[in-house]
Amino acid sequence: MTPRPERRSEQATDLRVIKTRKALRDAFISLVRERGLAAVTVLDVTERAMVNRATFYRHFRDKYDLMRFTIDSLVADLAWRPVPSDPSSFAFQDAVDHTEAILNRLAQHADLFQAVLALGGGPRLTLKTQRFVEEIIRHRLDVLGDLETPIPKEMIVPILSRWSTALWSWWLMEGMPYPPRDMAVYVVTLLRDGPLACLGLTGWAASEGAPPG
Amino acid sequence: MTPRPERRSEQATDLRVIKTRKALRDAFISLVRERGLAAVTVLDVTERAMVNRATFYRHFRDKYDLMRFTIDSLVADLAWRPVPSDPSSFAFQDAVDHTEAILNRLAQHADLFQAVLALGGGPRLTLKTQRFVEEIIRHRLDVLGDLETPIPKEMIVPILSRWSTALWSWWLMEGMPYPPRDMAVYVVTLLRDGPLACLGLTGWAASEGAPPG
DNA sequence: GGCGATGAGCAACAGCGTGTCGCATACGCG
DNA sequence: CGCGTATGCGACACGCTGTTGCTCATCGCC
Repeated sequence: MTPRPERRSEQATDLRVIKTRKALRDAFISLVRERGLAAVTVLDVTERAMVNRATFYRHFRDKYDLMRFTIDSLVADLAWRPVPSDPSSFAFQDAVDHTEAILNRLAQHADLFQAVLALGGGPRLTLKTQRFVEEIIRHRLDVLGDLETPIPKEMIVPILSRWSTALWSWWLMEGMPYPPRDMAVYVVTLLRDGPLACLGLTGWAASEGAPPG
Repeated sequence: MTPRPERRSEQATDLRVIKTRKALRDAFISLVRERGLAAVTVLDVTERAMVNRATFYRHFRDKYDLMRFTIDSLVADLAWRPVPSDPSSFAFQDAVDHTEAILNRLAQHADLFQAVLALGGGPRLTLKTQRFVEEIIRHRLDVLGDLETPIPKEMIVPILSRWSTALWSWWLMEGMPYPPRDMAVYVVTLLRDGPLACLGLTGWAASEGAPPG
C-alpha cells in the first residue's frame, strides 16, 4: 500500500541530505557542461560527487530526475522582483528594471544557466516566466475586455514569455555581448516595437483585410 | 589511418538502403512521440522497424545519429519559397504569404514536426530559418549601413528567426488553434508591431536615455 | 550530552542495452 | 544472369542500471 519510497518528497532539513544533494547537483552540472547530458551516467555523477551510487538512488529516480531537480533549483534562484501592487503604473522603465534584474542574475551564474539551457530547461524557464508575465499584464487583459485586438489575446502571454526567454538565452549563448543594462533596454524595446520596426520597416502596409480578431 | 567507417556518408541509391533507413526513421518517430526520446532504445527502434539490430549500426552510429538524420530529413522538407529577386519590393503581404506557405507545410505534417520539436530539433529549425530570414533582409541591413538603430543590427537576424520558430512551434503545440492564413497574419503583425503594441500599450515612454546604439 | 532515528557507505546481484563480430542468405543493379 | 552488396542471424564481452541487506556514522531532539 505504500505508494512508493517517494524519493525527494520532503523538504531537506537534515544536513547530510542537503550536503549529498548539493554534491550530486554540482557534479551533474559540471559533467553536463563538459560532455553533454547524453554522455553523463549516474556512475559518473556519483564518482565525481564522491557519493555512493546506492545513495544516489535514495534521492533520485534516475538521471532525468536529477536533471529536473537541478533545473528547478537554478530557475528558482532567478531574481523575480515583486510586481508592484498597482500594476497599472507599470511603465517602460519598470519593465527595463525588472529585465535588468533578471539579466544580472543570469550573468552572475552564466555558466549554470547555460547548462540549464543545454539540459533542455528552456521550457521550464518559459513556464516560470509565463506566470510572471501573466501577473504583470493580467489587469491589462481585463481592461481590454472584449475589445478588438489585432491578434487573439490568448496568444499574448505565452508569446511574450517565449520571446523573453528566447532573448535571454540568445544573450547568454552569445557570451553576453552587451551589458545587462543595455540588453534590458533592447529587450523591452524589441518587445514593444517589434524587430522589424527596429529595422526602420515602418512603411509596411497595415494588416488590412485581417481575419476576424 | 582510415578515419572511420563513415556510416551514412554516401547518398542512398540502393532501394534496400532507402527502405531500411525509412523504416528506421518512421519507427523512431512513432516511438519518440509515444515515450519521448530518453525512453527509446535502439532495440525498440529495430524491433518496430522490423530491421535487424546489427543493420541499424551499419547505418547509424547510435540513437542520436538517427535523431539528427530524422530531424534533417524533416526540416529539409519544409517549403521555403524562393525569395524574390528584388527583395526591396518585399512587402507585408509577401511576408504573410511566405509564412502561410511554411505554416501550411507544418500543418500538413503536424505530427512529424511536433516530434521534431520534442526531439530537440528547435535549434536546427532556427538555423535553417536564420538563413532564410538573412536572405530576405540582408539588403535592408546594407541599406541601413551605419545608420543608428534602437538596437544593435547584429541582433535582428537571430532574434527574428528565433521568434519566428517560437511562434510556429507554439502554434503547433497548441494544436493549431487558428487556420494557417490567420496565423500567418498574426505572426507578421507580431513581428512588425511587437506583442505589447498589440495589447494597446502604445503610451509607453520612448526609450530616452537609451545606451549608445 | 545522550539516545533514537535516519542517512550514507559498502559489496554484490541480476537484468538489460550496447556495439561488434563472422558467416549465410537474399536482393538489387548493370 | 551473375556479381556485388545489403540484410539476417546468433553470439560475445562490456558497461551501466536499479535494488538489496548490512554496518557504521551522523543528525535532530528531548
